[in-house]
Amino acid sequence: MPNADPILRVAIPSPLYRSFDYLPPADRATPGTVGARVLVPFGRTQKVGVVLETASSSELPPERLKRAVTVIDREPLLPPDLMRLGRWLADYYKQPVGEAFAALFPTLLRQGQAATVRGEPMWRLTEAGRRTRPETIKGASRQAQLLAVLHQQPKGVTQAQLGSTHSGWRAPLDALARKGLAVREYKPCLPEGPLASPGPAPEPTDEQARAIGTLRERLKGFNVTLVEGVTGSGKTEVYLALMEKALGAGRQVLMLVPEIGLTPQLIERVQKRLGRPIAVLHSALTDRERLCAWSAAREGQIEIVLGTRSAVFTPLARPGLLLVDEEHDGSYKQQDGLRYHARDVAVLRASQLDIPIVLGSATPSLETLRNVETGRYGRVVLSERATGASMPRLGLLDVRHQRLEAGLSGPLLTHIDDHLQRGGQVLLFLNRRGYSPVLLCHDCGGTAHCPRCDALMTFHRGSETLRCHHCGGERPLPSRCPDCGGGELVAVGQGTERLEEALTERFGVNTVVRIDRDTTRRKGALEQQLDRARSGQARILIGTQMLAKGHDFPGITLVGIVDADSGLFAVDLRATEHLAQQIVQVIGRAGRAERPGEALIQTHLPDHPLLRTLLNEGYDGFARDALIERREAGMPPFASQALFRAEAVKRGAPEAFLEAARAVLQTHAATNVSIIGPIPAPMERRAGRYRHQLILHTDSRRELHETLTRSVPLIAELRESRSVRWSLDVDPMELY
DNA sequence: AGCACGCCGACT
DNA sequence: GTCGGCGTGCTC
Repeated sequence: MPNADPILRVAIPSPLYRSFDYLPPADRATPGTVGARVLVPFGRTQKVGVVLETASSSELPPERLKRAVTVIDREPLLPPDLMRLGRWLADYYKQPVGEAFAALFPTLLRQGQAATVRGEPMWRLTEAGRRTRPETIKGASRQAQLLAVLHQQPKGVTQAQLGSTHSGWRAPLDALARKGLAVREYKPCLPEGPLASPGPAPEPTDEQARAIGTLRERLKGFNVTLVEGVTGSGKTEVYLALMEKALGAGRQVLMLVPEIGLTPQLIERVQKRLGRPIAVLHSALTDRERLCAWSAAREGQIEIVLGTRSAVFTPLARPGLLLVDEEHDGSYKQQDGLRYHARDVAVLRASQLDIPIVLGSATPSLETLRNVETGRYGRVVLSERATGASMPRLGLLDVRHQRLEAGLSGPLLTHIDDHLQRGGQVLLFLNRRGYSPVLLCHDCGGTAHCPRCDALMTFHRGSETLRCHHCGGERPLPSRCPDCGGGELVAVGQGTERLEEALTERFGVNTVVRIDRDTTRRKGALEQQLDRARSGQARILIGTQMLAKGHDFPGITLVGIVDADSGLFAVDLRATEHLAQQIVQVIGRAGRAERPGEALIQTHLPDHPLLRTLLNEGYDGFARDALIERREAGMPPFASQALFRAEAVKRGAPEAFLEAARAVLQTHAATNVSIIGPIPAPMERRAGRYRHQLILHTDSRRELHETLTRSVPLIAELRESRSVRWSLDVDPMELY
């Protein structure tokens, strides 16, 4: 007679590359079902896992199977599409299946809490309670005390807050509730129900109307469309028109934006225009709020989800449309744990859901452009600015033989003068914060090295410190050279701080605003600085990449790229792509209003092909050339790569591990996979750890995956892996 | 990853 | 004499 108990095959978060079999819990009422979470004994602890499948038998002898403690979800928590997605993630990124599934959940669900759209339990006063003065409650001092607490918090106090400061609050509050003075309710954690009717749509330009028309026709079944639109061309308006249509058909929309792009302005615009509540998923949410939004989207209670990278895993009851804004943005790539790329996951999800997906960018990634080239993706172009403003005039400033003042050439300073005099604002882009990247002893030539990294420390003048931008290390500025005692320390090279100093000296204190991580660290500081820029109070804006995207400064007529050269020398494959994107994005800040803009790039290499192409043919020309180059060099997107990284405090350990990994890979490698390394990371020592890497390279994605599928579980079990921290990155974005 | 077991140095 | 260092073995 077959055993009546079905076996639960469970994905458990652990670095082990397999699932685990359990018997259903003793409680027959909840046998467990695919997609439900279960609490199971695991080693000496308990873990929350997801039921992958039910089976009639296990490879393990029955006596070794343990019983699950409880089934947490009566019904599947993960819909079938997310079950498929979890398996795909594990398989594609070669991560343990339990880790892949854990990534699908917000923290509280990972910890085993119930899936609910209810917010935190909290207490507040009733109308009667508000009229009752605490001192009128006689003979119940605790009740009086808590009444006073609630009086001070008219919006209510969460139980968590009470628990930390007023232990034993339960009984007195229950008593107050019985008297009708206080009431327990759930803190609202979703945006309030239907807003006012949808706002008016601005009249689209002809180009926008054509784009919307094309895209609306594609709003059926799976397809991918790139919306390639120059800065200011009104991509967002196109998105909104599409969202409107999908919502009108009763479907939900999921929109991904880069971290920096999730601004209050965008949220407000979406909300006003579509007239419906949206769930916004960003890093500042509490765990509870995340859970709430996740559950509401799963139940179909909310129709628009707007979020950063991890929002791609939000379950949708009635999926209709996915959007990925600024699809080229690096923040879509998770750089630890499950190293997924949210854009790629989004495309996969759309295909699994059989719904359309739109990727938007002014500077699309070469991967996406390649997919357009092969016809896998459709493409819609917005080449005109919706405001009617023209794109800025672009020029190179040859700085060879020029005297530079804090890195600024005479001609650039003259242009700054001109634009200021004509009432324009100026943006200077320098992607290097601090005063100078090098502090040099004039007597012995010594420089300040970070003790924990293979890197020089950056001189920060304002705080009188030397800081390492790689590990965050900091030390006070020495007054004399620690090596030779020399008293003359020279700041070599420019950072934004020095640029600010030079410009302040020339144009006056209130004219200049610097926006980088150092000036915006304080809460609210970024908004304050941006206000100074937008209001026109500051006429010259200095900034790092923080300033390059997302923010609008209508008054800017001149953009100066202070230093394009450092990006031209970088070793990384994608460095030039990033430089081109960065330049184009920064340039897009100029001339958004009626006034024509101008953008000037300072360089010592005015004949560099990248700069010439960018100048003459724009980003499209650059991308076309870059794709030709990549094809000839056999590099991505014409090849597939995977990267093993290893690091350890002990020198030699990472290399030894990767050598062992290489041996495993070699015995299992498919024919067309080449293995490069182990080689030291470009910066071998960082934050006190030595780092090596091993690269797999091939034309055949399929063979890469076969090789990895066979090898990775074995590599994870190598003895050498114990003495290092290692990770595998499939489709790495950068080699570091 | 956790967690426990197990065998060698500086401390109340 | 013990507390605790991290090597190594295991997780249905």
